Amino acid sequence: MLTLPFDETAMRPGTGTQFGANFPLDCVREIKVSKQEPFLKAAETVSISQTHIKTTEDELDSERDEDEREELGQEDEDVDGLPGRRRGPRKKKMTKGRVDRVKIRRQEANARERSRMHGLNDALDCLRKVVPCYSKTQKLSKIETLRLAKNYIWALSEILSTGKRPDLLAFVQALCKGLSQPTTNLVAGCLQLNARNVITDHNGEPSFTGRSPFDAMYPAPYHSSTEAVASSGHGSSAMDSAKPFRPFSSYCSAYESFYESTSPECSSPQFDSGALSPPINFNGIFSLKHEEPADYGKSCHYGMRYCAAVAGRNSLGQNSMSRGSSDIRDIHVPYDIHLRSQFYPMQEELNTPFHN
DNA sequence: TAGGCCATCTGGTCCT
DNA sequence: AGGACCAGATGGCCTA
Repeated sequence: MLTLPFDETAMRPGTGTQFGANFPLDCVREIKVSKQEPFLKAAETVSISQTHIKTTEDELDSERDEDEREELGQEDEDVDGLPGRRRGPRKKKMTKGRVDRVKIRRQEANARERSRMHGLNDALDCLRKVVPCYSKTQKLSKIETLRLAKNYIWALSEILSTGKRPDLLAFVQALCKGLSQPTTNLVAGCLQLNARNVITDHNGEPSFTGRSPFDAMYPAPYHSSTEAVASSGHGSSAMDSAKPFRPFSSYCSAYESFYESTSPECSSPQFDSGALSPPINFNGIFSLKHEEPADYGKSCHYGMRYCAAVAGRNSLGQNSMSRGSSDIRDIHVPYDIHLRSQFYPMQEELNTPFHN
């Protein structure tokens, strides 16, 4: 086994430290350039030692040839004692030059592997930022990020395919499906849901263990709707026991403003007014972002498109998701709308209560 | 202290 | 031949 006894510290940008401390992780594209830094440094080291080795190699070339000639001579004699006959691939003797070259190639491969894994992690970071629960301080693990992303995609697909207003608890349960309990708690906490209501059972399936927070979540107008009652499966008589659930004021209003908007032309003008902030932003329905990447629009344009789609949906103003017009094929989705500049201030304001 | 998570190294395999 | 990708091994860090 080969080890890296020489100059290894220079080759390890992140040994014992978190990767990426020296360059932004805002988006994959930028990272694609900037993340090369440590790799380049490493590569520099490699290339420096490589140039050194190059000369050494040049010097060693003649030596190598001599070695190989030597090997040939040796091996030719070794095979069955019959000079000139060989079986199978010729095994080259590990001369000093070859050992050095192998070491260099191993170092380069290690650097490439690090860079590759960094790219993977950066992509994962991007993913963390577009799934519903994002916290810089409490990062989701890789596996949980992937699971949550899968659940999120599934949940959004359900919303799109059914065209119905999602029951929040069901939505959160869908998000938490298969997640670990800590992550479930985190997601529930982020959404200000009582985590006990989205406890997953031993199979990782979210199980309903308590009263739906629906009653506590939705204000009076919606609270009495049959849909709410039907979807929650519980009457409003339990309001008194809703103490464990936080009031949901900001989230609820945001949720309501999105689903209950009745303004027929409430797309961007509504946002311009600043009176209402869109509850769904480029980051997803329940975005909890702490910060936004400098050029999020570039790296995460899919989310932006989703946002635009939502704006388009909202612009219909009749709340097709909750009012029975479930044929979303009829909805014109202005994919090219860019409301980003209008979103941010209010979006941040909206998300403030969810920051953790 | 055990367990989870992570970064890194490493050798193997596949592809160009 | 060399790079990308993958999975196993290992050690460090953190938390319950």
